[in-house]
Amino acid sequence: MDSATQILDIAERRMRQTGYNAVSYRDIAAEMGIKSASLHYHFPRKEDLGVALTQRYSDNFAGALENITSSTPNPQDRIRAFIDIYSSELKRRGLVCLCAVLGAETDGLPVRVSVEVKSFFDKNIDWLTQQYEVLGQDAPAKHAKAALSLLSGAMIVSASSNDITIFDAAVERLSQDLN
Amino acid sequence: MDSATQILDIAERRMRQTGYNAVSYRDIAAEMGIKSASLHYHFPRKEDLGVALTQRYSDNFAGALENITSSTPNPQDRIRAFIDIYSSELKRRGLVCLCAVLGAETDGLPVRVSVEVKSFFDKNIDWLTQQYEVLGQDAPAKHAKAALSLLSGAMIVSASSNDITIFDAAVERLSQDLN
DNA sequence: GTTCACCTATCTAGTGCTAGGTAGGTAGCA
DNA sequence: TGCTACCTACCTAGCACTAGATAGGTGAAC
Repeated sequence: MDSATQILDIAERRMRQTGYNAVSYRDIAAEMGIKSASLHYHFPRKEDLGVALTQRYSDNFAGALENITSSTPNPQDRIRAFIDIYSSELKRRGLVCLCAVLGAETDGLPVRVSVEVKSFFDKNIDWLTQQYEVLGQDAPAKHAKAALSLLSGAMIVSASSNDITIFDAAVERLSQDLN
Repeated sequence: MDSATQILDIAERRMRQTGYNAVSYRDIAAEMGIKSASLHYHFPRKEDLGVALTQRYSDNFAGALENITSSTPNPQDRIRAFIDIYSSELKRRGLVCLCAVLGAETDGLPVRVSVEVKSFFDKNIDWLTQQYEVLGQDAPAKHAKAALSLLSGAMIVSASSNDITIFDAAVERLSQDLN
C-alpha cells in the first residue's frame, strides 16, 4: 500500500481515539516500522498531516452522501443510511467520527485543521437539511443541526463510557422522527 | 484567592477550550504569574491536576443537580434547569462541558481522569433518568442517554462551528418533549 | 522555628523538524 | 546498450525546543 495512505490511516485511527495533540510522528512511524524523519517526506509539518487527514475524511464522507442521494430515493432511507455510516464505524471499529473528536479540541488545533472540521459539519448539516426538507419537516435546518449534534455527542459519550446502549438510544430517538 | 483554586480555574477554562493534552503547566503558571515548578507543589503530577479538576467539576455539578431537585418540584422545570446549566456556560463564557471535551480524547487521558469523566456521564444519566421517569416517559433511561448525548454534541459542534444556532436547535428539540 | 508557598536551577524524555546521505528505480539520449 | 541525470523513499544524526518533574533553597507568616 501507498505509504502516504498508510500514514493517513494510522494517524486517523489514533486521532479518533486520543485527539490531535496526543498523536506524535514517532508513534505513527513506529507502527509503520520506519523512522519519524521519513514521515516529513510525505507530510512536511504535522499541520499538513492534519489538513490532509480532515480533507480526506471529509471528501470520503461527501462521496458517501452522494452515493446515498443517488441510490436511495426515499429521504427516510437516506437518513437511515446516514446514521448507518456512523453506526458501523463505532460498532465495527470502535471509532468516533474524526471531526467530532477534533471539534472538541478546536482551539488547540492549527487553524487550517479547525477550518476543515467546521466545513465538515457544514456539509453534514446542509445534506441533512435537504433530507428533512423533502420529508416535509417544519424547520428542517433545526432538525438537521439537532440530528448531527445528537449523533456526534452519542458517539463521544458512548465511546468514553464504553457503553453502546447510549449510542443506540440516540439512534432510536432519531429513527422515531422517520415514522 | 487560594492558589490551588486559581490553578484549577485556569486549567479548567483552558482544557475546555483545547482539551487535556494541549494544556501545559508552563501556560498555566505564566497566566498566574508564577513559575511552572511551583504548580507541582499544589499538584505533583499533571494527572493529579486532571483528577482534581474532573472531581471538582463533577462535584459542583452534582451539587447543582441536588439544588434543582430540592428547589424545583416539577420534572419539566428540573430538566429545563439542567439544560440551563450547560446553556449559560456556553453562552456567557463560550465554554463547552469539561467532560464532553475530555470524553472525546478518552484514550489519550490518564486512566484515573477518564474514570472520572465516565462517572460524570453516569451521574448525569441517572439524574435525568429519574426525571423522565417521573414525567411518565416510556424508556426513561433511553430518553436520558439521548438527552445528554444531544446536549454534549451540540456544545461541541456549536462551539467548533462558532454557531450558537446549533446549540439552540438542540435545546429546542429537548424542550419539545416537555410539553 | 516550623510550616507554607514560592523560588532557582536542573533533569530526562520527548516533541516537531531539518540536513545531508543513499539504495534503487526511471527516463532521456548518444 | 550504456551512460547520465533525476526521482522516490527512506536512512542517520542531530538540532532547538518544550514537556513534566525534582532537589534544594529562601523569605514570610503564624
